[in-house]
Amino acid sequence: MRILPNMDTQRIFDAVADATRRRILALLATQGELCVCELTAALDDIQPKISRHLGVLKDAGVVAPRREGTWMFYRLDASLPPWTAALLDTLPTGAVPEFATDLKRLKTMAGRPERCAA
Amino acid sequence: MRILPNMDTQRIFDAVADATRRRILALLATQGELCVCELTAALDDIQPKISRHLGVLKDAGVVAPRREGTWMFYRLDASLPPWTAALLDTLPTGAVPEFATDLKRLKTMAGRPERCAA
DNA sequence: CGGTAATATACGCATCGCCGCATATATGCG
DNA sequence: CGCATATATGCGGCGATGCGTATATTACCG
Repeated sequence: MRILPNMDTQRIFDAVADATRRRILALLATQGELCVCELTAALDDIQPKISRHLGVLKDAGVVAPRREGTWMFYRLDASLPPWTAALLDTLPTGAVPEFATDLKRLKTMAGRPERCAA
Repeated sequence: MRILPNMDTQRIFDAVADATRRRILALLATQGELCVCELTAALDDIQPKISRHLGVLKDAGVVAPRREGTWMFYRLDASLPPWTAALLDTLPTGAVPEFATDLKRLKTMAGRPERCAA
């Protein structure tokens, strides 16, 4: 059987249904690319949890990984349906109450890895 | 304990996490006000299912009911947070694949109730 | 090759949400 | 009051999902 366009839709809404994933997406939408340890610090949560949520987002096609040494950088997937742009834009601007705090923790994080390639 | 603004956020995302509810919201966002039997016909589904989803939306503060005789009309709640507007706009325009079909079934529905008050 | 830092996954558990079916409630009418 | 239409709800079952802890993988470095 074929993959219905429905699937994509459902997966994207499942992705944003979780509060932790919304916080991650709000950061990725504004910061462009972040690694697991940065997100762990920003959300002030444990690493396995962040990693598992990133796995969900990756499987849903919402984010894309990029390896750089030991670090795994994640960014929003470039091939998301057009209508998702509006959704993602709303996250930092009202739909994610913790955004300001998360961003602050990210900025003040110690030992943040430097990117090589973009 | 107080009700965090978080709660509203989560409830709204829970509301749109379900495909059936997205179809309902897409219709309400474009048609303004519909009763249970109209939505049942439009989505081509069984009444208890539609009714329960409307109950969820009502409890979440996403829709508001209005009684008119035997009919219960539902509309989008007027006091939704501002950022939800963008979300609701995206539903008919891409995020709800069944929208065109649902709307067609609504338009061709027989014995559609006439509204008295708006 | 040993060690370390970063990330991913396995496991068990608990909870939650949706569904279908049956039934209850409510309103209007004669 | 009794019936018909419209809507809401109770219930059991079931699959999905999130969590914490512990452990496995992967890459770099000396």
